[in-house]
Amino acid sequence: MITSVSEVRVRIAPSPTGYLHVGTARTALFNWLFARKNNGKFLLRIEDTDQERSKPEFEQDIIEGLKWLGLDWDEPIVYQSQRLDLYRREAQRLLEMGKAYPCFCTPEELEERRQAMLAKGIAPKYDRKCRRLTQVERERLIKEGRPYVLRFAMPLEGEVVFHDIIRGEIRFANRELDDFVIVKSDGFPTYNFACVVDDHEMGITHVIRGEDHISNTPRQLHLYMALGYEPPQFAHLPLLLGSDRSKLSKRHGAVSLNEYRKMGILPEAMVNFLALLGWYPRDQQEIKTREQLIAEFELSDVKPSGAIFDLEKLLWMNGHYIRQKPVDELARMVIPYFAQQGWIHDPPTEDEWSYLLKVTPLIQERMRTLSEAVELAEFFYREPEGYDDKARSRLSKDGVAELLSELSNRLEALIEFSVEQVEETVRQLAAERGLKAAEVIHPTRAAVTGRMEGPSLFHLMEVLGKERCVGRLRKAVRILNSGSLAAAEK
RNA sequence: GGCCCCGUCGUCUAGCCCGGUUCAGGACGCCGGCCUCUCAAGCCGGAGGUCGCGGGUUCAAAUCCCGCCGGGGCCA
Repeated sequence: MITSVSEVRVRIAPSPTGYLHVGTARTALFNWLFARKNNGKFLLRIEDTDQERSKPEFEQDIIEGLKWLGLDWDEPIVYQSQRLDLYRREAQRLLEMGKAYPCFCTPEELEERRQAMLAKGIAPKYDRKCRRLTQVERERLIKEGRPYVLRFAMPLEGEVVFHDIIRGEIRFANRELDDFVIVKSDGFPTYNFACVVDDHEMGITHVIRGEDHISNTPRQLHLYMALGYEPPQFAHLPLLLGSDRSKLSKRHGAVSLNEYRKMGILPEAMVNFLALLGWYPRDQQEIKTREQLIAEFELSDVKPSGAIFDLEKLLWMNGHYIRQKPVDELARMVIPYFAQQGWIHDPPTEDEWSYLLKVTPLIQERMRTLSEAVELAEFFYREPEGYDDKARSRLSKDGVAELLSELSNRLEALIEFSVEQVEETVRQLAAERGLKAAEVIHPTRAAVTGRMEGPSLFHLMEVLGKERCVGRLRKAVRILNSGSLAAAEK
């Protein structure tokens, strides 16, 4: 329980060795929610000590992704690569206290002994050879210029116990832990070491991270104790899983947040969806605003079992948020997608914008993502290339050519090409011919849009305008009369 | 292989701590109906879980205890 009077401080600590993963985004979200809920601070630390794999573009992606989600951090970003002195100083302290020691074993030697242990069926751990070196021997080897790493001198007996906010008590026997490396031969700290030093130095009170870090926790706890730091509380979030229940990765589909952004997922939908992966509101109401999420979030209510990332549900939720959008706002969001098709400019001209404002409400309730707008709005911007299967079969019925021809004439004669006038004309024609309105509407839709599903016919025709509607109807008539419908496949 | 975590409808989950009020509730998806010019949206309804398995405790267990199995993670 959080009874401490000190301020809550949490952090997200991604390494810029890849694009922002949705799992990292979820971890960031939970940290952020926890911080906001408790009036604490949410911090960002970039773990860029891996010189080889860290890339500025990944760092950019991470920063932009977090901003996009609205997960704002409260203090300047901390870069591990800029605090090497700090790690060196703390490592030196451990060395002087005898809680760390230099190890001169070469990778080859280590590998050889590991194989030997494996062959004997023993769990392969460092055999602590260099821990038994005398001070004199160590100094001699260092003076010889032999490369070495620094290892933590793990207690040989006893156990570490910690209380995980989500899982309760977790314990590890010290004998299972080995003398792990804290400083590599190039002088860079290892993950576990830098993480502990930083979390302490940054005043982190709660470490909220993925379940895959549980086995790092006992090592880190030993570091806290050895360095004389007060350990934070831990909460290990359930992993995000793919459909086969293994850790979510590229082979399961899109995993970087950016892919979802490009797809046209709204940040509020992503936040809402991610919040529900492992946590559930007490009132069982799933659609929540950011403010509600903050108010209702409870770390201790997080479920410990892994959660499959269900794209279908995300799409549903995104559709929900899209439908909530004011039309002009949605229209604005769709601009880049249409511009990419070459349909409009970005920013759009005045005419393009007013047309877009008429198109948008007609596709709004059918969209699940912004990118789907392209498919849904295509016939508003381009003459249908042909007709899909259903449309062709509807057009091929007897009398359709004559019917559409007559309709096109009557529509052409309209002074005011409005929803009401068009509807009136269509129904009138149907009535005169003793047809049901649908029998005129369906082929008309096929001729005008090339398909059988879409927005209300009369509304869509008004937006399209007289000229285009009449033109498309007559084109269909020509195709039907020339008997080339079969070739007009989409 | 060692250690650790997890196990309620296909999926996200409520309920489990404080055993009975639950012939296990909600959401996504699926199926059907209504609406309707189609699709969608919306509304209404339905199918779907022997609560991983086995034993025990108890008048009573998804809920407590023990064992097992399965899945996953980390280290290798």
